[in-house]
Amino acid sequence: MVTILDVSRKAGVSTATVSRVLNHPDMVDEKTRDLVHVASEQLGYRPNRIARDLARRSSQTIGVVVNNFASPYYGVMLDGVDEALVASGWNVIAETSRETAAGEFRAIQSLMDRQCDAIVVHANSLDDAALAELFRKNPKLVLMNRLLEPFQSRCVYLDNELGGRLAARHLIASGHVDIATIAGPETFHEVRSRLKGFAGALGEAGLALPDSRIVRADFSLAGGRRALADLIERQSGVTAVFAHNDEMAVGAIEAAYQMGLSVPDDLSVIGFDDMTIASLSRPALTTIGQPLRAIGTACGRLAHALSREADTSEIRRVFDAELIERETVSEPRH
Amino acid sequence: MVTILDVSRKAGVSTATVSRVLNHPDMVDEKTRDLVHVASEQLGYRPNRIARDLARRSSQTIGVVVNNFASPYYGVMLDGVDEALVASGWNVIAETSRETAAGEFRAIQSLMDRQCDAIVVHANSLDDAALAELFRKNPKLVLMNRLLEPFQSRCVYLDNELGGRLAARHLIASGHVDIATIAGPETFHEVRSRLKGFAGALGEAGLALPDSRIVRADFSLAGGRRALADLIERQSGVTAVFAHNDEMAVGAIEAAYQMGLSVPDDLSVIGFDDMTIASLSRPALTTIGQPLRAIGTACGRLAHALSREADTSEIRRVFDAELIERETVSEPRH
DNA sequence: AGGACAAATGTAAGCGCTTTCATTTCGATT
DNA sequence: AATCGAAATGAAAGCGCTTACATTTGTCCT
Repeated sequence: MVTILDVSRKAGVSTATVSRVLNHPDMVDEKTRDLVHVASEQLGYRPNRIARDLARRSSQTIGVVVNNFASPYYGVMLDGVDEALVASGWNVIAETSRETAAGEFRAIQSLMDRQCDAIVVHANSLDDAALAELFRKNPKLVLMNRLLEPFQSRCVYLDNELGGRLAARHLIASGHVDIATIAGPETFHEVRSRLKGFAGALGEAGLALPDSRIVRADFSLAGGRRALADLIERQSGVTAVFAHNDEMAVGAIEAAYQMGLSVPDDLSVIGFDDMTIASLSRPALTTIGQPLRAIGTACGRLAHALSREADTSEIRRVFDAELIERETVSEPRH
Repeated sequence: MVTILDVSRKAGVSTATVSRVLNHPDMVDEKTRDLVHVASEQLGYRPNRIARDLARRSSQTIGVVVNNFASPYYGVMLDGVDEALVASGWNVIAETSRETAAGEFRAIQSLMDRQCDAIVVHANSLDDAALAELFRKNPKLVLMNRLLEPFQSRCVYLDNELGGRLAARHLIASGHVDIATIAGPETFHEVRSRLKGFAGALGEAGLALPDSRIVRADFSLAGGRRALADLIERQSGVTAVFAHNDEMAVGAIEAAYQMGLSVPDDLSVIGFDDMTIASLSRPALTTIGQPLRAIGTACGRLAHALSREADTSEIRRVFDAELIERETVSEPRH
């Protein structure tokens, strides 16, 4: 391995000078600068980043923890973070939590051990208390797509209540009255918010959302299928369903077909997330979109600012959900 | 920051001893071991990984370069690599190339600068010559899902020819004779292999694949749509189409519908990859599956072995494509 | 010519660890 | 009790950089 010492010898200068032409070129005379460039070129010198980071006590990298890499949900946000940082020459390194609280904790620790200058974490297994503890201890943590009240300034998230409200209003505007929802697990804060907004908007329209019209599933296709079957069996008369993600919505549509119901004629369905599946399934799914990439870049920018102790006031924290109309909602038959 | 020195002082031992209890616990007496554990516990000591890596001249991490994070195609492979390494305590750090040759080069360099012990790269912009150059210089490089002849032992890839053959045989077995293909860009080696296998199998059945029945598209949905429209316009009589990925296949199906053709009754379609979209689109797409996760884990294991100069002979390099029958292929009408 | 000041460079300490080598400690053996 | 070898520990060098500080060189005045 060719080191800075080799270059300095070949160029006939001190290592300090070599280091300077790399990091503060304006501090050194043009002639010696050329000398160094030539030498380092000839030797094929590449600075050892580990050594540099140790000496600088900063790594110029942002860590990111996500549940997994396979789901585009995280992938898009990751790409967003990356996009926000690539221009500044900073790097992002990502680690997966494998969807457990222990994993989330471990990943954060590992990223801290690596001396990341800031860390963006998507956590939905760790509870508020544990998360708050971590955020208190480490001021360079950013929470991705989740709100942790006491550390609001370090959270970037979707307005899930708005999302729920939009879904409800669209269904109401289309003339529906008998409305149900396939919600995600109660442990997810997003789920609680979406439900709140949804129920709220129904209430404003004089419509109730009794517990019997809230059915839980696990965000999977199969879960959506089961949920809809349950719902139709128990609650006849339902003409519209709001599912908390697109997969469950598609599952619900499949189940509806199997039960002889046609979508949207007999049953309107609205999803959440606007992942690729929403635009590709047939009929194309009406859904609530969330700007995942933008959320990612905001996290990246926030983390970057935090790590340099720069001003963060200009960075957007709350993003709006948006109704994406496609083909699965229509007026109810009667 | 609490360092190893702090711990050593608190425990009343030397830093060497603290280091030993962390890395070679059996070398130190049980009593002093406890002493150190208690001290490091009380101080909340966390070893600085950067410093450790510098001293060890090894980072115990594998770098991975992929086109982007957003596509599950790469995400699944990444997850595979991660899965292969997590058990051994090694980490993976990933970087994106942003789909350019320059980006691929830059990402590899960056990962090398970070002293990754081995690097797994998915490259489809860099050409064979450039890649060979890199592989010659760096013996710790592994090529993911691509074959580079002179460095076969460091490549893990799908048998794309087999994939093409399977597609052709399935179509032939279903009774088709007028067969066309929507291929990816010629620059992709996968594309060339798939085409080779496809044409070969047709040939064996006495069927030809004239250039007029090969249409190129860019792996996108829209590209698939356009390609099919072209094809039908120019080549009447085609009853079956093999698309080089699922997105183009779905695009083709959409275009077919728009032209009043029904799938599979008027036109059979077979895709490639078996991504989520294949199972979710309606009608569900018949396709050629590739074991992306397994390919990823094989890359991870190979990289790990390479970095330790361990035996790699047991690691699988070539993976078989597999026919996944769903609903878009049937016998031709006549 | 001499001095003051800025610009350019070098010296060396230090970042937080690991590891070699030397030293000490401790049973076991005579 | 003396001796020996193995086990446990410590001292210190070193990993490849950066940077504070000291030194040298060059420029411009008077």
